[in-house]
Amino acid sequence: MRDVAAQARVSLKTVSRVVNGESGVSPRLARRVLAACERLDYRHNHTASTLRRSNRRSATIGVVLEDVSNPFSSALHRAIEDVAVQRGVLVLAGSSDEDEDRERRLVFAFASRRVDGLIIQPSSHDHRYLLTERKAGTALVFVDRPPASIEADAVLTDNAAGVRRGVQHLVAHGHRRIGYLGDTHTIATAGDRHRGYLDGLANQRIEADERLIRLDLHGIEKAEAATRELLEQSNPPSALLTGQNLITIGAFRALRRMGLHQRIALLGFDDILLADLLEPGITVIAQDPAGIGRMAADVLFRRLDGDRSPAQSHTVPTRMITRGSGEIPP
Amino acid sequence: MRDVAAQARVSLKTVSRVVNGESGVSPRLARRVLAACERLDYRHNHTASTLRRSNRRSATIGVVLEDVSNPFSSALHRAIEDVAVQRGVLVLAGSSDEDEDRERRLVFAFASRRVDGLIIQPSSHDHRYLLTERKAGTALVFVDRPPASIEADAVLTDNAAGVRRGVQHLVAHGHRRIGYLGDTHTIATAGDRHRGYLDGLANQRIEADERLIRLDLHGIEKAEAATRELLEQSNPPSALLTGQNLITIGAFRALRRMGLHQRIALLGFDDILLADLLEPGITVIAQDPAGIGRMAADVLFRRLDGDRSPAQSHTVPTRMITRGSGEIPP
DNA sequence: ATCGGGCATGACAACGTTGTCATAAGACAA
DNA sequence: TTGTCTTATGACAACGTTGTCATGCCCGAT
Repeated sequence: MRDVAAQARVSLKTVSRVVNGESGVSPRLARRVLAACERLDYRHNHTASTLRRSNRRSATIGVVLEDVSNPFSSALHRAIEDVAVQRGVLVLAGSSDEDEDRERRLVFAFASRRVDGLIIQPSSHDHRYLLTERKAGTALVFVDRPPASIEADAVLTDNAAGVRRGVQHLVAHGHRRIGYLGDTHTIATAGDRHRGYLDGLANQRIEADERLIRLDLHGIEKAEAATRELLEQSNPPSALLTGQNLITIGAFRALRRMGLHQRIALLGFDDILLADLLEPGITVIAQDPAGIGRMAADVLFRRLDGDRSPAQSHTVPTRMITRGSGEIPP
Repeated sequence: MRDVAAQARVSLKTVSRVVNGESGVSPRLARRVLAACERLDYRHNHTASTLRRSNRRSATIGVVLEDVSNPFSSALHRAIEDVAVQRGVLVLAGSSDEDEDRERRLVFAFASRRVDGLIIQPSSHDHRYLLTERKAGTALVFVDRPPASIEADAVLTDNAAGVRRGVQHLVAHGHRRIGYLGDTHTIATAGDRHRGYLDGLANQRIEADERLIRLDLHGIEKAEAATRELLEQSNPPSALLTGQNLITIGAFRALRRMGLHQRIALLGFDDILLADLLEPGITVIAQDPAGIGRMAADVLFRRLDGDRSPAQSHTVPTRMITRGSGEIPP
């Protein structure tokens, strides 16, 4: 910048005015400055500018996801990016891998880069460590799972309602013995979905049967094995409700291997790519990751724009997509 | 930092020494400083530090992907992140959407944040605009597609070899009439794969038949329609080779709708999630996005560590995964 | 001719750090 | 005691910007 000022024979401040498009510079000088920028390949240093500017904004936000490469998280990421670019804001992204410690390390690394805001898909179970950051002015929004031990904005899928709706759907197709396969119970969403299943049964005046429920199934293999067990017992379920992506895949694989995929109804929570190409197509209760991400970013930027209203939890509805597997009669 | 210094009754410089773990501070003072940091919730400002430090490193890199939410790109992203975290480096990620202009805007935004390096999955066809950044010391690595009009490190899939191998596989299963469905020809990788197909046929002494080739198919729908056309003509192919993810899906969908999925062989380039659950499972030539990302990050950091050797293009091999569809006889 | 007001421009300090160098205090040898 | 060397600490400037305020100029009104 000093070189540009020298080359254009103006002061530093005038260069600053030109590169920031401030008014009050004569066109003649502005042209000279721009020409010098061009000749010297000048690049504005946004970080130095942030340091000095009064609003102190880095125009960068941090996003902590479970895994940037998993379809749900990366859809969130993309939706957040789309809102951010419109404001000229860049996105730092990181994967926590469901690990509290990684989550915290990422947050601290982001904070030391002075991000304006954080969007967190949380893995940890106590978010009080974030109070300091928020006191420092960092906006904070949780996605997919609620914050623990602190009040903060959150954007969540209505898990329980979605699963209740799924139960209702299966019952409407004649099922009374509906098995449930759920993820690790320490994951908040898994708990919500399990509760939705129980409530859904209660709504339909069906008594829950412990023998039809398997929890803490993390990953395809465990789900596949559990499905097999459920179906091999006496008086097996006529329908299965699976509480997560990979569990649905595991269950489908088990059904296929057992030759039961056209006989046992399957309804999965969370959509699966290519689910419509399978035989039968898999009926799912789809979440809306793009909708969640968009709303989370909207809330974040509203906070950055000065919204001081009390923290709020927003809910994004699910959508049932019927493709065949959920409509198999008992 | 000033407050911490005051509270601990030491100079700014001593605080700096303590928070950076420099030697030469008496344990007594160090304790006092740390206590003050704790009490005042001091957070080191990494950006201000970058401005002043002599190495001028931001410990941040920028990654320009086609779309952070597409499976291939996000697998790249994750692999890059894994290498970066080990060095305490954070990743700014953005989506270019196959748009030259967005790519450039992202690069400039990253550059103005003074990233140490850039990893680019390019959409544009002239990368001379990056010369300025590189002259400024930014490391530069291309992934998935080669740089255009400049010399730079690149990490690429061996597309042509992969497709040649695919042709050979189909021929080995008795096919002579092999159709090819390819993506937009302006995409460098699409061109390479098309060339691999032609070379593969030549290797097997099979004459290419224009009527079996459809190019510029972008997206599932176009691929589905083109597949239908190919198969409805007289003397149709007995096998299809598809040059991209979505094209494979489109082709499979067409085959299914026509009831030909158990009769026409299908071999896709690039793996598909759940391909093993379809009937038949889809045989693919799988790329290794994680391997590409890891290598790209390795190359980038080697450059940042001072490697001044000439720019080099690295090749990551493909892997054939046989699942049934590619082994259907004519 | 004088004055007041608006406009273009620049000088200077400051943002939160760290590199450089100076200095004070203590250790040790002569 | 003096002198030299080592170690801990601090003063100060600088990194690349921008906010604040001062200055000088020109214009029109008196």
